[in-house]
Parts: sequence; C-alpha cells; structure tokens
Amino acid sequence: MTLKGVKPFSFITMDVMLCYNVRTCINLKVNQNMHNTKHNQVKEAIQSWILEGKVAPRQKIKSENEMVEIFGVSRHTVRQAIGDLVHEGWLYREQGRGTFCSDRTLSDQKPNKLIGIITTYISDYIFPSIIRGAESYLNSKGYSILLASTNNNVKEEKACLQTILNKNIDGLIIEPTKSALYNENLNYYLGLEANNTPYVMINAYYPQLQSPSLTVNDEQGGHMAAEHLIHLGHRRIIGFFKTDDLQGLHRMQGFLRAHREHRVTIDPELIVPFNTEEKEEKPKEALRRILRMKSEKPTAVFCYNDEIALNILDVVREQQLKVPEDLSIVGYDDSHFAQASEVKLTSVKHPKMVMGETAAQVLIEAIQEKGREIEPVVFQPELIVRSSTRKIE
Amino acid sequence: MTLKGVKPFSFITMDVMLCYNVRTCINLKVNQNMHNTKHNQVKEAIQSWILEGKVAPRQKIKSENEMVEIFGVSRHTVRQAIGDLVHEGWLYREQGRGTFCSDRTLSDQKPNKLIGIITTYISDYIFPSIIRGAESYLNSKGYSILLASTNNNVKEEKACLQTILNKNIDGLIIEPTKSALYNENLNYYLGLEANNTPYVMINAYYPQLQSPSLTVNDEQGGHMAAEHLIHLGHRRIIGFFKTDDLQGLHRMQGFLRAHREHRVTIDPELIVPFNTEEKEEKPKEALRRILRMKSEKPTAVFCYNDEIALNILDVVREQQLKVPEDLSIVGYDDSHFAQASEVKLTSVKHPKMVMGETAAQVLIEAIQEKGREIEPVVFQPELIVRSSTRKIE
DNA sequence: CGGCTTCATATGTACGTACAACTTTTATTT
DNA sequence: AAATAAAAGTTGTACGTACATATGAAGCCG
Repeated sequence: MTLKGVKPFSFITMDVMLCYNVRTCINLKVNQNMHNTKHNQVKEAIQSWILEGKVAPRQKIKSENEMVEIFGVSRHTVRQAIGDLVHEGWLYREQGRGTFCSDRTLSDQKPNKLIGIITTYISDYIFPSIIRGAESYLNSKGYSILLASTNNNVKEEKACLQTILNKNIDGLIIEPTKSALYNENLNYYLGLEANNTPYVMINAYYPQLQSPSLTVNDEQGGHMAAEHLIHLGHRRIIGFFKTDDLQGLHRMQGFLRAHREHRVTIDPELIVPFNTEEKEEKPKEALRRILRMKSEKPTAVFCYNDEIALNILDVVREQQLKVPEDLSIVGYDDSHFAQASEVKLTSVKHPKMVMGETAAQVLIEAIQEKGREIEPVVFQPELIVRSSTRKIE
Repeated sequence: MTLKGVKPFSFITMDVMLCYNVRTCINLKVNQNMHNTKHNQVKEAIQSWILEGKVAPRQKIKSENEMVEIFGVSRHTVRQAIGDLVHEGWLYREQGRGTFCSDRTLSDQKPNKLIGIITTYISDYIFPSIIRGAESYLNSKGYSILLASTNNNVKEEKACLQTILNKNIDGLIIEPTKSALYNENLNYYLGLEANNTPYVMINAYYPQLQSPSLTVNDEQGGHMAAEHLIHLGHRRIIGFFKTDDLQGLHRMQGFLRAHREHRVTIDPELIVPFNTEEKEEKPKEALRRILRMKSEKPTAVFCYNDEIALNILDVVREQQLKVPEDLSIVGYDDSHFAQASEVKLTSVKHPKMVMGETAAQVLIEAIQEKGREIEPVVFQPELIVRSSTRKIE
C-alpha cells in the first residue's frame, strides 16, 4: 500500500523504521512535525508543487478527487492535508470552484479581522448611517471595527492615523479631512500602500493620490437641484456652498453648469461660500443681507445640505416669508431633517447605508484576494421632490 | 435530532428552514458567516465555556466522546470544532491526556489600549453624541475604540459580545439590549468580571446583575415633564411610552407620580405604550383615535422622545390643530430635532456627550487602578422650555 | 515497595458513505 | 441568438467505522 504519486517515501515499509528515527529525533527537537503520516506526505507533495513553481499564485490546483486518484488515499486524508495548508496560508478554497494557490508574496501576517474606520464627524447627521452600513456588513463577516473621528481637522486626522495604524488593521475605510485642501498626511496613505494594507476613501479623495474611493456624483447632484429649480421657472437662485471639501465644490460646479446650459445668468452676489467653522451663522446672515438688497429678489435657494436648509428656514420664518410660495428651497442628503419640519424639503438623495456597506464589501474583497485593485465606485444621486419647491412665472 | 447541550437552535428542524433563510439573507448581505453548521454550534458552545469562565486556563475540557454524548453529534464534528479552536489558539490538545484550555493571558499581556463600545443603534439620533463623547476622551488618552451595535436585538448582542471579547479589550462600555426584559447574555458579563475586565453600562442596567452603570434619572425626567404641564393647567395629558426598555418605564413612573402628587386623575385611555418595532405608526394612530373620541379632548402630550414628538406633530398638522394653542407638546432628549421644526419643542434635556465622556473616564480609572469599584452615576435631567407648551385655563 | 503488565480512556490517523451548496459547463428550449 | 434548464464537477458538512498511539491508573508479582 503505497502513496502512488510521491517519490521519496513509501508508507508501511518506512513506517516502522521511521518510528525509531523520529523518536531519537525528538530529543534533538528536530523534525518533530515530520511524522510520516499519509496526510503529511500529501501535504508535502502539494507544498512542493508550490515551491517548485508548478502552480502559480491564484492558479487552481488539482481537485480533491483527482488527488484521491493520484495519491491513492481517501478524500478525508486529502482534505486534512489541504486544510493544514489553508491554515498555514499556502492555499485557499472556494466552494464550487476549487482550491487555489495563494499569493504569499507579502502576506505573512496573521489576520486580525480588524477594520479601521476614520470619519470626520461621528455625531453629524449622515455619517452614522454610513458607519452603520459598514458595521452591519463587517460584523456579519466576523470583522471588528476600530473607530475614530477627526472633526475635519488635519492634526486630529494625523493622531487617528497613528493610533489606528499601530493596531495592525487589515484594512481602512476613511473619509478624508478637508479634501479640497492639501493634506499633510499623505505619507500615511503611501505607507499603507507600501504595507499592502487595502483602504478605501469615502465621500472624497485626494487628487494627488490615486487612491480608491467611493463617492457620490456631487456635480450631478448640484446640477439636478439647479436644473429642477430652473425648470420650475426660477431665474435668481441663491446657492450656499461649503468650500473646504470637494463635495461642496462639486455641487457648486454642477449648480453653475446647469445655469450655463440653460443660459441663466448668475449673479455672483447669490453664490455664498462658507467653511466648516462658519456653517452656523454665515449662511443665515448672507440670506438676511440678500433679502435686504434693493435688487430683484431671489425666488429660490439651494443649500449645501439639509442642516443648512433648516437654518435657512428659520430665517425665512423670521422674515415672514412662506415656503414654497415666496421662496423655494432645495436641500441635500435627504436626511431625517428633510421631513422633520412642517415644510417637507425637496432634497437630493444619495445612498448612505449602502455606501458604508459597499465600502466594507470592496475592502473585504481586496483583503481576501490580495493584490486585487479596488475599483472606484460613483453613486448617482436622486432628486426627491417634496413640498418646498414650486413652479413660478 | 437536536444538539442537546445548546439552548437556542435545534438542528434538522431548523436546517431546512435556515437554508432558505440564509439564501435570502445573502442578498441582504447579512450574517453570511454565521452558518449554523453543527460544528460551528459546537465551537461556539465550547468558546462560551471559556468566555464565561467555566473552564480555567490549563484546565482539561470535556473529552471528545463526552461531547459526542452532550451535543449528540459525531466525533468527526466535535473534532472539527475543536480543531478550529486549536488553530485559533483557544485550546491545545495532548494525545492520550485530553484537550485543554490555553492560557491566553500570558501571551498577550501587553496593554492593548483598546476599549469596546456596544450600543443599540449607531445611527439613531442621540447615540452618536454619546459615542462621540467617549471617543474624544478615549482618543485623548491614546485608546482606540472597537465599535459594534446590536440593533436592540439580543441575538445580535450575543454576536457582538463574542467578536469583541475575542479582541482582548481593556474595558467595555455597553448600552444593554431591551433592558426591561430578561437577557440571556448575562453569562458574558459574569465572564468579564471573572476575567477582571472592567465594564460600564450606560442608559440602562440589568437589575439581576449588580453592574456599574451610568444612567439618567428618567423617573425624574418624566416627573418634570408632567409637572410642567400640570402647572400650566393641563389636566388631560396623553403619554406615549416605549415599554421595552427601562428608560421608558421610568419615564412613565415619573409621569404617573406627578399626576398622583397633584391629585390629577389619569385616564387610562391616554396612556399609550409601544415597543421598538411599533414606534413609527402606533403613536400616530393612537393620537388620531384619541382625537376622534367623544370624551373631553386632551390638551397636552408627553412623548417618549423628540422623534416621536415629530411624528405626533405631523398628525397635529394633518388634523389642522395648532401647537401650542390647541395642544401642548413635551419631548425628551433635547436632540437636534427639538429645534428642527417650526415649533421649537419643549424637551427634557440630559447630558449626551458628557455621559459618553464620563463613561470613558470612569472606565479608564478602573483600568489604571485595578480592582477599583466603579460607582454608579445618575445624571439629573433638565427641562428646556421652548414654544411648544403654554398655559391654559 | 518497585517494576511490570493490563486496561480504560484520550487523542491521532485513515478509511468509507451520503448529501448539501456552489460554480461552471453543456444541452435545451424559446 | 438569447434565455433557461439540466448536468457535471468541486468544495463543505456530517454521519459512520476501525485501528494506532499516548497517557494514567489499577492490579499483579517478584
């Protein structure tokens, strides 16, 4: 009874001899693992295929049943051998497809089943949805989540990156800080790549870095919102845009493009940029100022997001105006806020939970299949028309 | 044919059902890893012995044949489960002697600077504040955060506890699931204590377990809200209470006590209990029903939280009533929502970020000063009076 | 008592069968 | 030609058996 396909050893014949051999070896603490069990011989045979280059990484090896024939052993024994090699990282199995040689080029780190997530704000109104989407997917895959937030502050981002990268994570989902500006933490991302740790950026990306990202087509979102208002007959539309992240700039681009395409001239007075620190007061004051102006009154407002829209609504009430009769308003994000007020906001909707989930998904794929490129995903927004906008003459 | 020693699931009976269940779940990308294979159930059972402290390090666990009897599965299956756990470092085997629990304390003694946080909902409107409070404090102390959410579901809580406890955390902040009901995961908390890992509960606690907790005095909050309305002259006050967590029950208690103290009789028709699953529709329908009734109309409403209050506001508008002229409304939590609408809600405010921060603080103290008892903290709520309540005759 | 065997019990190896779950290929139908 | 169904191939789970090997305790005996 011999293991057919293997050269060096035969079974029973060597068995007795080797028993003594092994026993003496044990004292020397050498080759203790080299029991000449059948599954170990099969294991070594497979291993030699890999080492000798007979199978390349990602290439399918012989099926279990073929090996049963080749080695003349039971399937159980073959599975035992393969199982060991899978645990040791030589192979991976895919049900229904086969067993494959893994790419052990730079791996060799025990999987921690740990994913880092860095967001700008934890308590802001839409990020929890994104986190939740990622959380539910990752949890279902047995991964844990390491969470940190940067408060849209580059220094804090640096601190987050440092603490999280110390934890030997398998992957990272990050919403970059102030993406419109130059970021001094680029080195950390380059380090991630050098370390072969996959990462995805959500909501934004650094143009300098060609990093995989999931984004919403904000240019189109801004375009949709503006076009909606223009189609309703509005010609003087105020636009509030946050300009320290790319999302705001893109929304503004789309907003302007819609105006150009429909040959609506833009009054620069009506374009109000602001940054994170000014979000509470600047848009409100700008609106009051614009309403005081002698020139032709604006008839519509596009807001960077629903939160700003609600602030704007406060000013509208204070000025005794009515929505949508006197002023149409379009928000962005389609958050809880959009339906909280007496005026149900027309808003640009985009996937939130799904984005988190997708981020998690592509990340896990990149982890499981080392070396696989993460392809950028762009989500298309959708305009949800409610009662805050109306047609005018 | 059932896996005897394990409570929750039975095999073949569930097997076929779950096949389909799993298949549908896959589309939802949920729980894909939680195959309910027999060897996985056995594995989890053994793992829980360890986590719950039923077997100490270096102690022998039940033999394979005993487990065959206990679980009613084949030896092959038991070996598969044990094999996995050996690979993952939970157990080690010695031929002829038995299988033993490995001593994982010695191996990774180094402080991990890792704190687990388990909440019910991540995306719900006030929890992000709590998480953020904890996050900012912990980050400043150089700790990282491991996050998971239970969706207020006991089964998911179990899964969270298992994955997080695998990660060798230094401490745990947990918001318990459905605290008004009996919880089957108590063993895990006892295991934490046995393992000398400090933990704090927030928002709720299990009376059975004498666990350290941070809570809001919800009884007083309910009392304040009701007393405020009674002082304003209201005598028929509707109360919406969530009754599957302790917070809701406490708010109800305080609400009732205020009525008793001021000798205001309570119409049972006006007390509306609901649970998590019914929160969207039941309160709204109840209000419509009450307003249709022939009896004397109620003049005020107390809502379990601001989210419910906003739903109620929708019904109020639909019925063409005015707030506060026709109906006074008091909310709870003083969330963003309280100021989102045209009616600025009177609401019961409690510390949110501060609670998260305090939880983190006491936990870190308990970690640094081993053996120190964590003293329970009760936060006092505060009534923020806005324009949704008014005096009546 | 010390040393030996024997026996019960534990894990380790190896064989076998059957069916489930998944993927890919082929054949069939529309 | 495209959509659909069936078949074949592959890994995954689970049952069973048998015997090998290692340990520890009980019993035997010089």
